[in-house]
Amino acid sequence: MSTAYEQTGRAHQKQRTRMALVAAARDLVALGGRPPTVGEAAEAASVSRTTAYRYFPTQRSLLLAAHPEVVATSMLPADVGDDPEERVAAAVRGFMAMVVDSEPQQRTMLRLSLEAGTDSRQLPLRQGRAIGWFIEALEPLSDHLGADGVRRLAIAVRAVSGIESLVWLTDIAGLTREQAVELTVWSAVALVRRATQEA
Amino acid sequence: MSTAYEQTGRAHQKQRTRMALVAAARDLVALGGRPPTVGEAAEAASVSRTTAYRYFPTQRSLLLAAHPEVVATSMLPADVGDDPEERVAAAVRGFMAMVVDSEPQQRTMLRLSLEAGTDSRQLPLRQGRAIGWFIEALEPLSDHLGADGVRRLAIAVRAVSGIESLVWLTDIAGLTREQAVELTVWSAVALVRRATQEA
DNA sequence: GAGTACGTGGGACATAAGTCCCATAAAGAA
DNA sequence: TTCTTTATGGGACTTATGTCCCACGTACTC
Repeated sequence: MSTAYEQTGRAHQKQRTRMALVAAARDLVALGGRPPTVGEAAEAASVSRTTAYRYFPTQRSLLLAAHPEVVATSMLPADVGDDPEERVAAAVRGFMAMVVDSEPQQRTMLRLSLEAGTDSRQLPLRQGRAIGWFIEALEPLSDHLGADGVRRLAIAVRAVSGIESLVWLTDIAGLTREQAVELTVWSAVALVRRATQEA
Repeated sequence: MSTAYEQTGRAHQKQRTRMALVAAARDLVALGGRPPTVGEAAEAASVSRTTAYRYFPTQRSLLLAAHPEVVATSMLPADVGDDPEERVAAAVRGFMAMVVDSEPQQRTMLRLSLEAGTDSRQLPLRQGRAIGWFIEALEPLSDHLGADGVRRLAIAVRAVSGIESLVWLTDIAGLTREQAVELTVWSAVALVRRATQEA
């Protein structure tokens, strides 16, 4: 049933229209608090609302497409050493800095990922590359823990950081952003320490 | 500006109406995936939609009021010992069991808490008593860490557990619910271990 | 018992998501 | 040029949120 609308005939024109919509939505999201309506994004892209719905069947899908991609391929500074705890601390700090920096968008994405409901089709949402960063930071431990152990630990590290932790630590626990980041780093290091001591 | 609508004159009648609305909303939430519309909740409560909006100015506020209260005052089994790690593991396990048990409601609450936007922060949302449970579990450490240290550690433990972690570990990392709970317990114990070793 | 305050119901209205149908104009082919 | 394909635009329609106004009837008061 689902050849994507853009993948058939007159591809260039459609790609331009799609890009215009995504760019407009991205600008509007970055601009302010409330996510833009489909109509607003369409108007900003000089496209009719009907056409916008042809490309993105839901507001959700449009906002997901408008989510800025993070380009960094590594979170580690160049001069980081071989100490796993130090490397993870740096990676978590970098990751959290990115999260804090784009907090409104991150919150929007988290909200969208929760609106999926349990039933419907779920769009490739929020697949983070954070795990990759943490696996890289944990590379010196791969002999000790093995690939599976490293991956498991990276998952655990990601679970204590990210926008979800930031939201809870600031909104509910009442921490400042700086305190939240520091607590996250402290927790991540604790995980690494336990993993190394057990191996 | 805001004396709650129910706090003036004819209080009993209003309380009954309010309770009927909350009960109806609660039942509908527990029933199935999609949160009920205000109209549905009003109809189920045999009340007009207009009246429903008089009591709860937004769907959000109605759903928040319908959030089932957790009655447990402790997450610790009666025969738990004095070992902090064991106590925290039990508390986290109990907490996560509760979260898994009411996962749809927890997800709805998390989503609602994110819809607040940056402009208007109202409604006391999602104040958890998890911290209290974890503080209780950490009580044997209060000499070592002090009250502030215990609270800080309890916050850290809460940050690695709860619905936010469950959502990420299952939806994104692809873990089963059981794996997610075990990883959470493992992480919580790691935090306790680091805290005790540092004190 | 009469008068008034107030909780409630009904309906209209605005905005937004999402769907559907039909008209239009431009691209590509004959 | 002429014909056909097709991306787009316009507008109607449905459902839901949230607001507003007015009428009705019951509860409380004098």
